[in-house]
Amino acid sequence: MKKKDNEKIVLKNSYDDIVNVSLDTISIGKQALIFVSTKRSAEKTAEEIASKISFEQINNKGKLKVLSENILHALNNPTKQCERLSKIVLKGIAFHHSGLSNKQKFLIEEAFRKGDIKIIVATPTLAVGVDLPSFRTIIKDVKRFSGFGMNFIPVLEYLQMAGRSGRPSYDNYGESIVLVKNNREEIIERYIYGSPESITSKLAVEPALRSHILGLISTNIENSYSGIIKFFENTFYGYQYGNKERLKDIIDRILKFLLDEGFIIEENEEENKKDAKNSEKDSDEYKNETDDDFFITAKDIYEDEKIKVEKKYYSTRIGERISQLYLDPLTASIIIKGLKKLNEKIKKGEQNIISFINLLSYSLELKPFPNVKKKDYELIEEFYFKNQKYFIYNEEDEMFEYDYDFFLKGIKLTLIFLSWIDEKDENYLFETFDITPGELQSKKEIFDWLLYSSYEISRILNYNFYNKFSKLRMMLKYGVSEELLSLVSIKDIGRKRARLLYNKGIKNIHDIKNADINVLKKILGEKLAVKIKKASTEKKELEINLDLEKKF
DNA sequence: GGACGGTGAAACTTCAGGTTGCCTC
DNA sequence: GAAGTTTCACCGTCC
Repeated sequence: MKKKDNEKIVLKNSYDDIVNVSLDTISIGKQALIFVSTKRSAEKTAEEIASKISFEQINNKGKLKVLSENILHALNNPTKQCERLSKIVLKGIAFHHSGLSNKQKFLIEEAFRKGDIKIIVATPTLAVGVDLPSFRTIIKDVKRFSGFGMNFIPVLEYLQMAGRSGRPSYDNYGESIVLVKNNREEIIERYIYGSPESITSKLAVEPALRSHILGLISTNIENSYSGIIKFFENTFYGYQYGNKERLKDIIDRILKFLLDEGFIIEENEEENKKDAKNSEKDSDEYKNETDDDFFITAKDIYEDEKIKVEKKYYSTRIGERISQLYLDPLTASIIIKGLKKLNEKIKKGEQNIISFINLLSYSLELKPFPNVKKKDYELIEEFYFKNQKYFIYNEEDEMFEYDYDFFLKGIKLTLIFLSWIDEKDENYLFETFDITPGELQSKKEIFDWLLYSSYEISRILNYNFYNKFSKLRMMLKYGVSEELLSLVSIKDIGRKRARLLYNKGIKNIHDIKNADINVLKKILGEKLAVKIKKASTEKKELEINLDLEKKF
């Protein structure tokens, strides 16, 4: 490429420049990554580029057709998003963002690596760490919405994106192109000549510090107060914080929180317990002590006083488990309070499956929460008012005092999970709640972890309903209601086949065992029927005690 | 005259991402 | 703040 040509591309000021640069990149036999600021824009831009490429000009049609098919059928039922992506992939163009399923993301990255896909239009998903044969990075937006209007993206992020191109394993050099409408000089100054922002320690975020302090204590790496302080003083966080007193204040606050919640205990308490046990023995020993010995003991007491100032901490059983589960202690504390509420509801007979889901729907681990859009209001509020008594959290809760939107977001999540285990079609979920396959997948994974954590916490706290959480996990995993759990435990039976069988009166493993093979063949087809019959006889009993008889 | 379709301006809506965290058959 | 989508008024065409 001659320098002149490059400048011509960079200086053009119309939206079509994206298309122009992309086509130019393809024509010189190279590949490009285009970064935009929103998912919607990624899809639209990719389609725009693809529309200017004729399928006839493409020489690897065969490979792209296969790829396109794979992308279309990456999910059980292709969504509109799948259709859009599979269509443009035929032209060697793709979009890439968090809304795609993992499989689709993987397929696209692989195809780009092999050179079949020429252009990927991405949100910052691809900005960090990937090693792809991209010759050009084209940045369409240097500003991004951040709650308070549009802000410039950090220089660090610009550098990360630019750094995706000209990877040593593929090229000798790469090009980074920023498309600007105005403020050209300002952008050059900021990103080309500007220096990157300084790096800040991630430990400075309190959830992280909370987890790490509990972790240090529960693994007995540091138990003494001074040891904990010293540990953090020696981290990059401590170095950056500088102000030791302030660091101490924060650690004090967190220790107090962990103590108040019963996740750790102070040594004094521990010692007192030991003292109580040993008191009898000790008093016997005292009888034989000489005056001298007594004097030494007094000195010891003085030493003890010193140790008391140097407090020591130990984790409780629940604290240790929380740390092992990698739960933010604050989340754990919220879960514990929620469990208490749930227990009261159960006593009053005001619980159902909604209560169990709602209990966890506000966990910060689920961030970012799905947006509640205008059209959602009616559906969400109706659902809430209809089932109000089953909710663990209601609108008067102080948690929502200044944030009604947060309240609605949690209900929306509750409703999404409920619909999923109510066997609603995936496409129904995507369209009704405006979520993407990728988002649903990641929310399900996190929720599964939270359910397991709740199972563990409620078991330790002796709540007799703890098994319900593992049951709910299975329901969430397969997207089925309670009645299908026995059936889906057999390999090759998912939510759809289970429902087919159930509706024909075959309701569990035993029914399959006893069923006439011809009946099964009619429902599932010949091969599958044989396979499943065999699996049902080999399967002992449902291993996990799911309380299948007891309903929520 | 009314139905229909095309066009463009105005109004409205919405906005990135993910490291690992647990257990088990 | 701005891109993308939806809505709506307006106009021309056709039957």
